[in-house]
Amino acid sequence: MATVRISAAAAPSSFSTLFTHEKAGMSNVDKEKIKRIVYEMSKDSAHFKEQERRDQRVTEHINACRERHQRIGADELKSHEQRADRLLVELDGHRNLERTWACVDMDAFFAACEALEDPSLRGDVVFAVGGTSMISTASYAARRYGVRSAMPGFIAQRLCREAGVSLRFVPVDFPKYLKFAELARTAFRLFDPHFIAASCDEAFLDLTDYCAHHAISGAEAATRLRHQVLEATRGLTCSVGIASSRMLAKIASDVNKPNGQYVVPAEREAIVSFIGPMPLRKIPGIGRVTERVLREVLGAETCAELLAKRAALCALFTARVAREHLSALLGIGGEGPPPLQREGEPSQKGVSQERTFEPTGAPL
DNA sequence: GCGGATCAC
DNA sequence: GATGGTGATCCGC
Repeated sequence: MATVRISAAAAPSSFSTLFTHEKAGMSNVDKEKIKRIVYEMSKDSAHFKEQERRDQRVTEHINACRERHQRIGADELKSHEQRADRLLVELDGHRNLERTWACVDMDAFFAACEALEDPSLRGDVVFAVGGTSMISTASYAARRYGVRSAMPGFIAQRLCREAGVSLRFVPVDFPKYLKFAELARTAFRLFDPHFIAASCDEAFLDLTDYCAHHAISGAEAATRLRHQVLEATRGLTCSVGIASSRMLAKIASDVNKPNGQYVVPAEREAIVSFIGPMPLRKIPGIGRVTERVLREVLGAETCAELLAKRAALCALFTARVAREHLSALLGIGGEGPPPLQREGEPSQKGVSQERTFEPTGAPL
């Protein structure tokens, strides 16, 4: 058999795209087995080879960054550090802890909608919304076997069969999801009539006025909100993050997913210790590529680690990007009114288009 | 401006 | 047998 040409350096990054991330609740043996099956079924495909080419280009970019990084002199680094520190002081000085934001994220949205309308899908049924070529959303039961959003269905099918279970496919039915999204939104309006619909299954609510008016905490509001969503949709659960900024609320909404909530107290210390240990990928604007750059050039995996490398960060990125990242590392971003149109107001461009997939990351 | 890359969903 | 679709933004040219 012909050997597959994968350099030692390229393999791990390719693997990172192969749905092998975040599998809480699975043993290492399971994870390894899933990784192996996905790899074996993928490695000869055109898609995989294209992915490899992309990874290779990123690797070259990283090597260029590394060279630049190594050429930075001590005095140059020092001046970048001073610039970073001035910026950090300025950003921290403008920290705004006044608003209470919620990020609401529906749990396994498409799958949950299907289960709600089809009793035979309820309980611990291993199924996926989508088909044998592509999966949109996996039921939580299916996720236990490694099935993920944006995974080819035939691979998902194999993963389940290897575990001795069969995977049921349910076709995508967008009108159905829009109907439930609208029901959930009737609940959102009770808390913030101007809520921001980020997508079909995700929204930001400014709970400040609601909390003040009812004299309740953000945590209590989140509990009520989850209850109202459950009621309005007659059965859909969501996860809620509460914080003083939309960025933090979004990250927090993932902490106790599914059907949970998490509050980041509106205090500087609490925010900094919340964000510090977060993997950089959690920061909006840091995607697959930037994550690799930061890890492979600066050796930073978490927010706190990148903060320690702030000088190099400023040296390698444009001022605008560096500022954005530094801001995020302090837990700052999305405190004020959003730049986008809010629900209920006339919008010049239609609100965000439909999406085919849910985010892929939700752990069990 | 335009095209390519990146990101989000 | 088979591996998404679209818009937005930024950057370098």
